[in-house]
Amino acid sequence: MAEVPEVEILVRDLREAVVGRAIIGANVLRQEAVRFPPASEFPLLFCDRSVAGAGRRAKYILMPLSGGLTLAVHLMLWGTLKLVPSDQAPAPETLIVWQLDRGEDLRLLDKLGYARAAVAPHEILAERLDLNSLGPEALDPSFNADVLARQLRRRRGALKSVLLNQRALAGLGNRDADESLWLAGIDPRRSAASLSHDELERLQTAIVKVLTEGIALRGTQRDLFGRKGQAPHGRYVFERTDKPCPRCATAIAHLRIGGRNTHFCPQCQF
DNA sequence: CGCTACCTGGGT
DNA sequence: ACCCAGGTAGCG
Repeated sequence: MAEVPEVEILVRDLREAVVGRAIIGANVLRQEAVRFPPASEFPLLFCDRSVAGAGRRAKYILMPLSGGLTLAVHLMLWGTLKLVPSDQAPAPETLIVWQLDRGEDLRLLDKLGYARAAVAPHEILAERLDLNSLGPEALDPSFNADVLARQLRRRRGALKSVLLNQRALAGLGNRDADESLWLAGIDPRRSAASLSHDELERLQTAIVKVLTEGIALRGTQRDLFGRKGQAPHGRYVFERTDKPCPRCATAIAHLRIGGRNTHFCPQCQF
């Protein structure tokens, strides 16, 4: 559920509605949702803090707080953030609640329970989450075919798997990888190091287009305020197995690459 | 690298 | 009654 467009929408909503506000307290409903510090110490770190900013690195949501700490949230597969009135009873899948000023809560929810939060001084956070090992951001203005070439050239393995590796390139999830490869007309089973210059150009353009359009449509999920995004769940190939390819009408194929569902057109991706 | 575990709701 | 999931860490 949560790929980069969905995460980015939440970050933008946080900037609009949460940044600058005071945190009155935090309540951990599910201890395992706190990566660090120990869940018992977690709420104390939010005393007398306010939210100073909101950003994203790969699929991590990063919220600097006043006083030098940074809160990191990872939504994993099905996590989400919601801004709701504090008097609203928490849904059963609520993991963590941050009580804000003006009678509102920021809540981390996840029916699967995989989503995680962590808070620490920024340097320690970066170290423990290994943020400095992440690859270049696909949505950074400096991302281009040369950057992509450098990241793919030295890695072994299937192109699809390398594109999902956030240390190679930060920004693609399973859906967006499949859609990007279809747009570029490249077979996901190809070796990552084998792309020609022209293919690298096409793939880089496709990645930026897929992510940018996903964001323009506000993702596939509900935003911070509960409004549904307009991006289609399956656009070109994702979860469209046996349906016609939008380009050549051949039946979309499905297989597993690196343990992940992969959808592609066997006719026009090579 | 390839595999498993994590864990619950929704789809088949 | 089964599966299975758009992510990641951790294992061999």
